[in-house]
Amino acid sequence: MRNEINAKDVAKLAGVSQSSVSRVFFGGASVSEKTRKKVLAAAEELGYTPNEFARSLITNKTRIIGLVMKGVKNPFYPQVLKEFAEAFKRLGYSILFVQTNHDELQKEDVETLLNYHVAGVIITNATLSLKVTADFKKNKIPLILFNRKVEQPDLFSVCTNNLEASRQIAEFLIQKGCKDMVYISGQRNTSTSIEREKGFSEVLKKNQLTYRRYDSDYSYIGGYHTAKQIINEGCIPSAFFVANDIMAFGVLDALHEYSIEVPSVTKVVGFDNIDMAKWPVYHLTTWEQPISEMVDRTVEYMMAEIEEYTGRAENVEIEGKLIERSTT
Amino acid sequence: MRNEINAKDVAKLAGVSQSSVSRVFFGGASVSEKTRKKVLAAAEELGYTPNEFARSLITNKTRIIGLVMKGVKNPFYPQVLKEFAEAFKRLGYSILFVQTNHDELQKEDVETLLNYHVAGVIITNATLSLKVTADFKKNKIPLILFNRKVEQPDLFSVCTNNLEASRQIAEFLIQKGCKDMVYISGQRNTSTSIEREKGFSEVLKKNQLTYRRYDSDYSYIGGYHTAKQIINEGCIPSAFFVANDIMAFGVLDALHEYSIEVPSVTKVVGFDNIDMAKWPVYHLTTWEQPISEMVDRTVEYMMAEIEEYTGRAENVEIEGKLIERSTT
DNA sequence: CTGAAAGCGCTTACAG
DNA sequence: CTGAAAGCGCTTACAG
Repeated sequence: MRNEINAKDVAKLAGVSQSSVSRVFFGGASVSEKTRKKVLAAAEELGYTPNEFARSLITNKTRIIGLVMKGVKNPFYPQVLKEFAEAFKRLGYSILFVQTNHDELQKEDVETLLNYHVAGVIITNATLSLKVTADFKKNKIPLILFNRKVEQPDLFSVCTNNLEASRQIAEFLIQKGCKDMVYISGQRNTSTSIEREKGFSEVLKKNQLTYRRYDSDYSYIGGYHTAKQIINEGCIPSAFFVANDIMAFGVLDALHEYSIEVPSVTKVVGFDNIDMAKWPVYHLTTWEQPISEMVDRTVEYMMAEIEEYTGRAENVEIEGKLIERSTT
Repeated sequence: MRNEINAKDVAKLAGVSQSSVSRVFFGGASVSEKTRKKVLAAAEELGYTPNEFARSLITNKTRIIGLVMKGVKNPFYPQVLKEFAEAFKRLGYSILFVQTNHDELQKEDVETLLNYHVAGVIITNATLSLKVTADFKKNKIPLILFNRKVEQPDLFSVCTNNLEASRQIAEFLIQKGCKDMVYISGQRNTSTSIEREKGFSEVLKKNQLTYRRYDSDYSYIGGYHTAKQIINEGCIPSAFFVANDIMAFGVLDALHEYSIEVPSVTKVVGFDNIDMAKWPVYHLTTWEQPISEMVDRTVEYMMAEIEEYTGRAENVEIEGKLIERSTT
C-alpha cells in the first residue's frame, strides 16, 4: 500500500546516510559535490520527491499560499487568480483557494488556513476582523490585502492608486465638458469604492461642480438597475463614473435600452480594464489596474516575509492609467 | 515559537491518554461518552485542532482536492470553481488550485498533486496522458474529468449530454427554417467540441442538409475573428451554432459590426448559458449546462471513492436544456 | 474502552 | 562535510 519512495531508500542506493539525502533536498546545508551527485542520481532513478507532510511537520511551514476570494463573478478576480497561480508556481508554491461567502473572512476559513499552516495569505475582495489579523500575526503568517486596504496601516496592502485614478478621471470628464455627473459606487464599505469617490469628489469640488452618488454593488445587474433608476428619475447626467467595469457594462446596456446615445448624450467611464472592456459592444473608457505589477509587488513582499517575517505594514499603491475608448 | 496546542496538552488537561484524544478527533473509534466529553471540553478550552500534517503523514491522505483548470478566461470555469469550492467546503475539504498552461496536464503539476497527497483530483479543461492516469491510479487517488471525456472509459467523467444537446439544437434551427448553417468549433481535440459537432452533424445529415465547419479556440476573440472571416468570404449562413457562449459573443459582435441583423438575417446559438448570456446586449439563445447537478455528481463520486477506492470508470452525462432568447 | 508504544518521513542540532 | 539520533504530532495495532 505504501509504495512511496522515501529518503531512506535513496540513501541506501546512493550509499550515504538518510541525513545527507535530506540535506541535498532541503538546501541551505553544505554537502560535498560528490555526495550531492550520488544522491541526485539515486533519487532520479527511484523517482523520489520529499514527502511534503513530514517536511511541514518539522518546519511548521508549507509551500502553500492561501488565496481568499469572495466571489469570482467579476472577471477581474479570475484574472488575478490566474496571475497569482502562475507567479507562485514559478516559485514552487501552490495555491489553496478559499472562497468566502461573506464580506468578512469567516472563522472556519481562517481555521482552514491555520490548519494547513499556509506560508502566507492573500485576501482579495473580503475584509477581516482585527482578531483574525492578530491570529495570523501570532503565527507569523504574512498577510496581504490585495485591491483592498485599511485606514490604520497595520496590514500590508497592494492596490492601484485609486485616489489619483479617480482624480484624473474627474479631470478628464470635466475637460470633456461634463458638468452634472453621477458616481455609481460598489459596496459602500469597500476601500476601493470609498477612495474612488473621494478623488472624484475632490476634483469636482475644486471645480465647483456637484455630483450625485448612487450606491450599487459591483455587479452587472446592480449597475444595470441603478442606471435604470437614474434614467427613470428623468435626469440624465452628462457622465457616469462607475466604480468598476462590470457595473459600467450594466449601465451601458440600460442606456442602450432607452436609446440614450453614448458618448454624445452621456459618457461612461469604468474602472479595472478587464478584458471585456475592449470588446466592440462596450469599448469602454476605463482605468487600467496594472494587475501584473500589483501581483509582482504582492509576491515580492510575500517571499521576503516568508524568508524572514517582519510583519511590516504598508499601503502600496501602484499607478494605473486611463484607457480612452468609445464611451467618452 | 511553536505555540500550537497539541494532543498531549489536551490529554493532560482532560486527564486521559493522548491516544484517547486522538480517538475522539479521528472518529470511527469507540470512545466512552465520558472520555469524549472530557476531551472535547479540554480541547475547547485550549483551542485545539489536530495538526493536519501529522495526520496526513500517518494516513497518507489529506482533506485537499486538487482542482485543475487550464484557464479562467471563459467565465464558465470561474463559475465551476465557485461551485466546487462551496460544495467541498461543506464537506470539510479544501481546494488546491492548479493552473496548467498547456492543453495537457504537465509533469510538474502532477508532482504537486502527488506531493500533497491530495484526496482526489478534478480536471476541467485539460487533457492528460495515459501515464498520468496510471500515476494517480497507482496511488489510488480518485480522478475525475469534468466537462471533458475520453473515448475508452478508463476514467470517470462528468459532462452534460453534448450529443443530445447538439441534436436538439440542430432540430431547433431546422424547425426555424435554417438550411445552410455553420458550426464554429473550439479546439478540435476537445471532446466537447467533437461531440457538439457530431450530434449537430447527425441531425443535419438526416435532414439532407449540409453545414460548414470553422475551427476556432473557445475564446471571444477567436469567435470574433472566425465570424469576420466567414462574413468576408461573402456567404452568410442562415445560422451559426457556436461551441460555447463566449465565442458566440464574438460572433454576435462581428455580425453587429457588419450590420448583419440577428435573428432576421442569421441566427446564433451558443453553449453553456453563462451568466452573461442573458445580458441585454447579447441575450443569446444557448444550451444550459446544469453546472450544479454536474458538480453534485462529481462530488458524490469523489466522496464515495475517497471513502473506498474502486477506480470505477464511467461517462456520466447530465441532461441540459435549450434556453431560447433573442438570437434565434 | 483505554494506555503505552511503535512508527509515518522528514529536519536538525550534535559529535566527529 | 557526514552519520547517528532525537523529535515533529499524529494514528493504530497491541495488550489489558
